Amino acid sequence: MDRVTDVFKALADPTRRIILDELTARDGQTLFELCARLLTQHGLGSSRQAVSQHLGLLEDAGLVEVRREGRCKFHYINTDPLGPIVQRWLRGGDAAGSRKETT
Amino acid sequence: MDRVTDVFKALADPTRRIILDELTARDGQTLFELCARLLTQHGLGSSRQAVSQHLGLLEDAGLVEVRREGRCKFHYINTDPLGPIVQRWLRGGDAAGSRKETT
DNA sequence: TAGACACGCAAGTGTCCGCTTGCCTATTAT
DNA sequence: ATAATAGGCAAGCGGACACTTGCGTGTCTA
Repeated sequence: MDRVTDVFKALADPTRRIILDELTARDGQTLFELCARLLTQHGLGSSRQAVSQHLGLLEDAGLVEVRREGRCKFHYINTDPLGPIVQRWLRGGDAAGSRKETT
Repeated sequence: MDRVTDVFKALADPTRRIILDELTARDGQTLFELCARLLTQHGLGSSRQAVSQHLGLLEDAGLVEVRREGRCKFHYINTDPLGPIVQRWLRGGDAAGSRKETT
């Protein structure tokens, strides 16, 4: 329902932030590739299912997009949702009062 | 502790985001003032203790600062932690646009 | 076709979150 | 002093979250 909540909840987990770091360093990775690089580059021993669920949340939040090709699934970072959510409080003034519903 | 996690977890709750909206519209409110305006301006019937705990988390995250005066406690928004947090994945500092041209 | 490979689904588990409830301290007013 | 005001502390509860476990589906390869 609430996309803003989904974005912040997705970013609230350190593992998911590192996943976004990895996709920033190398976009279009598969699930196994991400698992391997989380272990070798960041010392995270997260299981395949755990990483898969993290990617599902990131996808629901719109921060990761997916391209299927055969039995493989490539993940791409999408930073579009990050822009407006923080500037909500940066330009102090009418950000809260005039808006209808930006919960 | 991880300050970045605290900031995102604080922003992951809709009530806390509305509290920041309220402080953006009118800085330096007390606890009761916030409770009243959450109800009248946003239709939120959160209890005093609930809002107090929200303010505690926002304070731990560094998003709200406090000034005590007698028996009153005034809350001020602090947007300093918001800047570097999101630009972590925005390469080249393109905070606004960045349409996806992934084909 | 058999089997390895990449991934999905769903139930179970331990922990954290948001909120309530009850009682407390400190400051101000009558 | 008494009462009202403004806020704090801590235990408890229902639900959400992160992760595991086990099995199932579709795809490529030998």
